[in-house]
Amino acid sequence: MPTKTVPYTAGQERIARYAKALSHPARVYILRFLDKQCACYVGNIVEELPMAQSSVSQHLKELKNAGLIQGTVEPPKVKYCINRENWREARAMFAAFFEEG
Amino acid sequence: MPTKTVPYTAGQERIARYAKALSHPARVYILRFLDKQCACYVGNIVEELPMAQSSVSQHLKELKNAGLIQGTVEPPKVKYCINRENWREARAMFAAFFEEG
DNA sequence: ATAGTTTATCGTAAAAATACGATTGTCTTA
DNA sequence: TAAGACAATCGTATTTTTACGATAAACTAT
Repeated sequence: MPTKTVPYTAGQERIARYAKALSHPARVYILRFLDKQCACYVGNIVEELPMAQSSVSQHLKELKNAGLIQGTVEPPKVKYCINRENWREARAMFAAFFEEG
Repeated sequence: MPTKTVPYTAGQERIARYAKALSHPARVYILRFLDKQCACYVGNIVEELPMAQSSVSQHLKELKNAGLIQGTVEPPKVKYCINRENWREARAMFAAFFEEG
């Protein structure tokens, strides 16, 4: 009698969520860029990427929703940086996922 | 004069690819399951997951395409296991990604 | 007030992901 | 040869993702 009711663990849902945030090259690029620069304005990111400003904005939104970045308004600009707390958590989760045998 | 022609690095494309494989809880579950069991048949996985056999097969295909698992036919079954070489590469890439400042 | 700068959001179109049932192909066993 | 077991594939429907241009919102500077 198969279970078939198994939902996933909270940890599995969480790592899938972080993985989804990293599942597009543009978002990997943005995270890497922010990690290097420590922080920067949206315009700097738009300059780097081969896509429209609105598309970049959408990617930033997803990264923010995943908890990996955070933005602060500095009129008339917005500065983004890595959310270090969740960054550490993501690192730990991926490390644990690949380590455990 | 913004570049705008920047494609992503091979490493960025690669990590995005691995992340995409991990971006669904069912696939995280499958990988974790295979990592624990060392190897098992498709039927064992289907038993565990709350979805149709055809859907599980689809997820297995994606994991295989991403290079994270491999299957061997043992009539009338198919046994899957982690592709350790790429598993190690993925671990290294995620570790490097989150480590570098 | 007006004009300019910066970024988010809206509306939309096209593509990809997800899930299902049904079918097919392969191999065993009766 | 026929029947059964297993897993992949097909066809399809629904949802989500991705991208764009246009517009709106927030603030500065003139």
